[in-house]
Amino acid sequence: MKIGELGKATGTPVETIRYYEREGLLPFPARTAGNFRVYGEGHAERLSFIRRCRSLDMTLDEIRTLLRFKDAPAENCLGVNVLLDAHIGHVAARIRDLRALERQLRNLRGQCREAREAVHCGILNELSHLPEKDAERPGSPARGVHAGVGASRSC
Amino acid sequence: MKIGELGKATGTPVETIRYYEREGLLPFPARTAGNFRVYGEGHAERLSFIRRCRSLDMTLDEIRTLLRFKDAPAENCLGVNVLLDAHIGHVAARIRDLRALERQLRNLRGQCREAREAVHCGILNELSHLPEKDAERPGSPARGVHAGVGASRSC
DNA sequence: GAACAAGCTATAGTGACTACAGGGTCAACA
DNA sequence: TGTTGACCCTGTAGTCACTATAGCTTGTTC
Repeated sequence: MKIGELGKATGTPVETIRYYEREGLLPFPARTAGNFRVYGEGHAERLSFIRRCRSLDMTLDEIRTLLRFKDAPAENCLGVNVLLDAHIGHVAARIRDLRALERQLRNLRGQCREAREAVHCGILNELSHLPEKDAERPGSPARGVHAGVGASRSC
Repeated sequence: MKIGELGKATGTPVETIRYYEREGLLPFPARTAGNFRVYGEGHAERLSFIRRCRSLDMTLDEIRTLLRFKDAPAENCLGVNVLLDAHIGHVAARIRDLRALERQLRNLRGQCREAREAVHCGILNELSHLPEKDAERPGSPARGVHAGVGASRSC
């Protein structure tokens, strides 16, 4: 199967498949005479595993670790449990952070009930004059699901 | 005040201050004869505003919008309210996504109660063989607080 | 005058892709 | 046989909000 078929079979853009290959998550496939990649069932299964882990928001590094366990079936799987527990902890912490953030934002939103001149807007004034107090310092913003709040945006 | 003092006064690394200047969030400051940046109270206030917004996890683009309102005090502030409502909506949606993710992860974790050979690990098996079903497709992972789950990590 | 802190510019790296540019391969059809 | 068009290839740059480094200059203190 060629890369486009593999992409369709697993719901993965072809650029992403090539990216996983570069990152060492997928083994180098065979090539046709014309230099096209050729994949088998093993590749499809491995890619599905990766995508399933990504849908659970694991990092590529975490997935690399899980793949090592998959590639060593006789080994003890304790590390898998440990990794997953840590991942769950990160997600839970992130939810707590975001809930605190939501409370702060709703409180701020309450400062301006109706539209008026910007100079009298309760929101802008609060953002201008209140101390940052217990808000987490943006100098070291916690990022990503694993830790905090700030992150890259696509929207 | 020089850049280091401004950084201390606002809890901002100096590289970040220079970055905000490049991004057009902070106006170009005056310079000493030796080419050092010199800041006044206005700069400190503006930077504090920016940092407060960042601690509420707004993007630099959102902050740019708010700064435009601050710079036009006579304008109607409706746009501020709209922006904040949208931001709150993004955060709330992200919390919902993460809670669903946490449920999925805890369910997965339940598949392997004790450590054993990786080949019999319920977690690895579930990740290998179950359909991705209703999990959000990683082909278009929602990123950042504003939308979803995947994000850059610093940990 | 020498040491040292703090400043300067420019550039590259982070994570996990995504989006080109500029080409090559291959099957189908006129 | 020629050509269209879908697909494939490599390589590079862009995303976001910083962060870190290299290699230099300025300013203060001893």
